[in-house]
Amino acid sequence: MKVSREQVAENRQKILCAAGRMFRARGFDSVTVAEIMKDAGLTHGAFYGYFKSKEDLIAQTLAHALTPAASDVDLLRYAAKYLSPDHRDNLEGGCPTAALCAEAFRQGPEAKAAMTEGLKQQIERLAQGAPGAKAAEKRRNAIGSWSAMVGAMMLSRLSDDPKLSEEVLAETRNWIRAQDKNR
Amino acid sequence: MKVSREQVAENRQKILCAAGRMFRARGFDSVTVAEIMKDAGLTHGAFYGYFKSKEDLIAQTLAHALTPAASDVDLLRYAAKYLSPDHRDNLEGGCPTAALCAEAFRQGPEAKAAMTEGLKQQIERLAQGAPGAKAAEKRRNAIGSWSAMVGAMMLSRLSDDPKLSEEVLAETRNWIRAQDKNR
DNA sequence: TGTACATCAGTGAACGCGCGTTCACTGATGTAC
DNA sequence: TGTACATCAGTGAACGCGCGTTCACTGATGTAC
Repeated sequence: MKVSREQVAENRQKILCAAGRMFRARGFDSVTVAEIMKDAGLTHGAFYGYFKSKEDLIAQTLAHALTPAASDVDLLRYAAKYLSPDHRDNLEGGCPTAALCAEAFRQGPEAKAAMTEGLKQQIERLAQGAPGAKAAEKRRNAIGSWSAMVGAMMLSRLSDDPKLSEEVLAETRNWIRAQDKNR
Repeated sequence: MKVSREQVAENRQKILCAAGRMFRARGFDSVTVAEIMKDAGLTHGAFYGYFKSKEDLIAQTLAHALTPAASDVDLLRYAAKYLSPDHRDNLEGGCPTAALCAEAFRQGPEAKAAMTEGLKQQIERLAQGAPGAKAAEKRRNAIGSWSAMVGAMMLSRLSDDPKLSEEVLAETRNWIRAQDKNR
């Protein structure tokens, strides 16, 4: 049965949000179109009214999930929150880059384009609140810190040893802070 | 037809190497058991004489690929080589952690255990050649630098903009070097 | 050392399941009068 | 404003393909005498 235009827009958001959560938690391949649609409150047949293919959904989900929320953040405060055990354990609500980048760079060109755009925005955003006298220095700090944050999050997640996992988070936090102090 | 014991041992290595290369290049899910066996010069039926399942192969391939080659490396020299465009473009021969960690942490417990063991060894190895007066400082530098290296490699790979990709590599290299100088 | 036989690595056809995708149909929406 | 009809979002059965896994069979290996 046909539904109202507002309902259609709402359903689209629901699908993108469900896909965002499930992809982050379980990766692109192991989540099925039918599961996503069920989570969004629809049946799988309706999917192709919204998206051209699963690949299309992946690209659009990435673009949707990577649109930044708040702006002007302090880099060190951001890093402290990012590199927390809470964030590590919150796969489905956490950073899409850390959850999906290894799979994303093997996806189609649209998905890569969305990731690239997200990366650009994130670097610019972090550079605003980064330490450093000149703009180039701020940008370098943003890039280095962001690499360390994403890397540390992934390493801490793959460790089955909780102590090592915490150590990676804590020492990377300290390391980024030390970098800052020395300037 | 039966083959000799040496042939069996050799075939096993061939399968593990082929799997290592193909998994790094294309991820776990999109590589099929049949493809790996073909690359190793066998047919898919022989697979289950060597491994219990595809999941088993994944865990053993990770353990195989993560056994470190050389020891006592200088951290800065290592970082310079690691963060090069050559390494970025050499997915199938490059670092297994950067290529597979996002997928690995969603795999079974054996795969995670192999990754954790590899991470421990890598941190200890890098700590030996890391700057710092005390052991704790060396270890912190190893962890922070390794996080930054892995993160930067993944970010540079997902960028479809070559300039941004090079910038991430170069600036993370500079950032790690700056961290060193300030001690 | 040579022969006879048991073992077992490898082959390739076949199975079964799950997933992406399609499609004929339904019935609520929204437009035209 | 009310009614009649065209539109089209959603449903659920069905399709087809690919992949992991199994299995009966083959024939070289390696052991026992």
